[in-house]
Amino acid sequence: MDRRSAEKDDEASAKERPTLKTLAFMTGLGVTTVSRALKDAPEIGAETRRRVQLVAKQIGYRPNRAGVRLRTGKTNVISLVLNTEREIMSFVSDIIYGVSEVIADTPYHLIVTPYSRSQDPLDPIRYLVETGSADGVIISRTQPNDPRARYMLERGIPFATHGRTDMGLVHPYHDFDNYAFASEAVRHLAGLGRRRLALVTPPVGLTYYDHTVNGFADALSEVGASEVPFNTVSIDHTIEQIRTRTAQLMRRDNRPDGIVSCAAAATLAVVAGIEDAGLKLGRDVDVVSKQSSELLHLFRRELLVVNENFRLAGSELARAVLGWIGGKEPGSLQSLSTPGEVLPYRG
Amino acid sequence: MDRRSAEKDDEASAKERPTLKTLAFMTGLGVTTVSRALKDAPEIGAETRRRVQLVAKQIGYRPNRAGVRLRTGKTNVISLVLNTEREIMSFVSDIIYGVSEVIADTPYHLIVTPYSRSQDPLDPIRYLVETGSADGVIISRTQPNDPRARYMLERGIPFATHGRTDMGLVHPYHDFDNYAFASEAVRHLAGLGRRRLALVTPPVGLTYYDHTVNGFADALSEVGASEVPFNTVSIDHTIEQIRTRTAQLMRRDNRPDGIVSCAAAATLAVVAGIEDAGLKLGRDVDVVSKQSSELLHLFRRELLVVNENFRLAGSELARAVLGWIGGKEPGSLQSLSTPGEVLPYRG
DNA sequence: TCAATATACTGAAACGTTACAGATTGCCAA
DNA sequence: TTGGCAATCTGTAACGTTTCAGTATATTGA
Repeated sequence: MDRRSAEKDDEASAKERPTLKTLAFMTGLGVTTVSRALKDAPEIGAETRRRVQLVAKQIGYRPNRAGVRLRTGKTNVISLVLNTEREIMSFVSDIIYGVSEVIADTPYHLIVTPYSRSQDPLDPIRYLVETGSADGVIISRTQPNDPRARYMLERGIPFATHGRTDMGLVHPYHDFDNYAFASEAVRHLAGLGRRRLALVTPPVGLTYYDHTVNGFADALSEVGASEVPFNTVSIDHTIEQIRTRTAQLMRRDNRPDGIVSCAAAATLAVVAGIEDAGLKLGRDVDVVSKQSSELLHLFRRELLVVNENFRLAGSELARAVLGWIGGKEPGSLQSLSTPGEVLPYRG
Repeated sequence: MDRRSAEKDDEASAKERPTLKTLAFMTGLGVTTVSRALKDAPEIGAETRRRVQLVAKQIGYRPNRAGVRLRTGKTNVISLVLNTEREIMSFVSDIIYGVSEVIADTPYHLIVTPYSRSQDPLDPIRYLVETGSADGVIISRTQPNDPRARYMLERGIPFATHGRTDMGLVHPYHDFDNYAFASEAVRHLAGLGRRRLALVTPPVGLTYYDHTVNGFADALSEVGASEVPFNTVSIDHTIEQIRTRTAQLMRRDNRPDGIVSCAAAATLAVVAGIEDAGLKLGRDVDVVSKQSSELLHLFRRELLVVNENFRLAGSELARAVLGWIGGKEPGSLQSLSTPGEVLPYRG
């Protein structure tokens, strides 16, 4: 009846992982037919298609990734590129979970590609592209003129950036509106009667540094407050550095009476510095801080916070890369997250 | 002279990624020879070996992972399996960096395999093993009788657990000595004159819950202090739950005058609860807490802390898995990290 | 009736690698 | 001289998949 004979690899098929060959043997079809039936190719009969898919489901067939990858070049991998020293801690875990959520019901795997302070940030990108290790890449710590984005754009590899660029090139991104955050923070402090404000900036060189500084400056002149320069620190500095320099700042004559901080960990240090200088939060100075986990209010109830959702960022970034891989227009895969209002302590 | 002719794929070799075939063509050798020369096989002449390796380095040859994987089954992948809801935040980022450090100069990639609360923790493991997606696996949230460890042991796939098991089976692990932590914490509190102690436990069911509880209990009887039961919370509970229940606890007549907490985030909530009840840290009650980043002292200077290094854990776990993959004895790949002393606030 | 065409299927080749089973050479002992 | 053997090297097949170029059968148009 069946002209095909049991082949040596399929005899012991009880234990081995099923392949297209196994399916072909079981259905009495050719591997080509099976392959096409599984991906709903048009030239396969409706009944055959159903039959193959049924058998495949029954025996738990899963395509061999190495086979697909070797043949097609498709890796089914998304790479998240992270700086091992400077990334915000909660950012790492939240963004990973955000990405995971989105790729959970796709064939994609998430690989984490780290690079260290000493390396050129372009190194890991070059590696990924040259070795064809991923179908899509997510990068953070985005710069206005970002060589990584330019490089990937040139090679045509889909990617998404956490944060925007400013190169006149269009690519997917997700960003938090830090201009809005900084300006709202200033307005809120002004509403509390604060007039001399300082800013604990994002890392110099990153795009959102510019956004933040601009939002801060614009709102300052809008409300008629003045800036107390505090350029000696950014949220990339160590806790100790931020703490001691904040204390120095707060001991000066023209110390600020309001501070805007761009990261929760930095805010802890800022508050410690304020108190080192013998001042009291909420009385001598108010602080507005971004946070990604809802912990700052436990720290000092006087703190004013704005929440940034990194998990959402992860999801959006994953959606963006997958969209690009899927053929959507890069320009349609950009999203901006609007900060909620400045939240005082509740209950 | 050379009997091999330029083949169609190698003519435009300027742009394409070099393969063994490219190297074979350039050196005038067969692909087999090239393959073996690159991996220092004994039957290759010393000069040939050097020549091949030189050319390979020059043109930046990198073995195609899909090719290797398809042929040998070796994935060069380590998978880190994480619970997307319950993992400690800093744990995720630190352990990833720890693992990264170790695998940086190996051919291994790190893939993150998440699973959610609703899933059977065995699901992701089954997936990894059935699809042969990784050469080694790292799991956390280890239980005394852990089905995942048993499963992988049965299938013979190398893995390492963060935390020990208690099944009479031997496998690589890295663990923090939570017995020592809890007992040291109790002794320290007793040294401060605290007599009625409560414990904010690890998640029930995990091995280190047992270790912690035992260390706590043993030290209690050693120093002659008593336990104030606080079984309504663990560090897996939400911040809000811990906070309100701590407040309830602290309003009772026989409230504790010392608390041991196993995670920094929980400690924030505990302190908030203490203060909700109108009590003062350091006066009415002392708290010893584990922490993985050095931030708790900024929170309240009265807090007593013990540091746990998750980055180290990541490195150790990676070393353990790689060791097992490399043929070392699983029993020789176990490590225990001893807690440092309880640290009071320093300037 | 015959050719043209659509439908449903198929084998062979290729992706890059490694393992197997030789093949060629030179050297030495007999 | 010859047989044996070590030292080097080589071609082929296979891993599991998709694509290319078909083949066989039924259906249609004239």
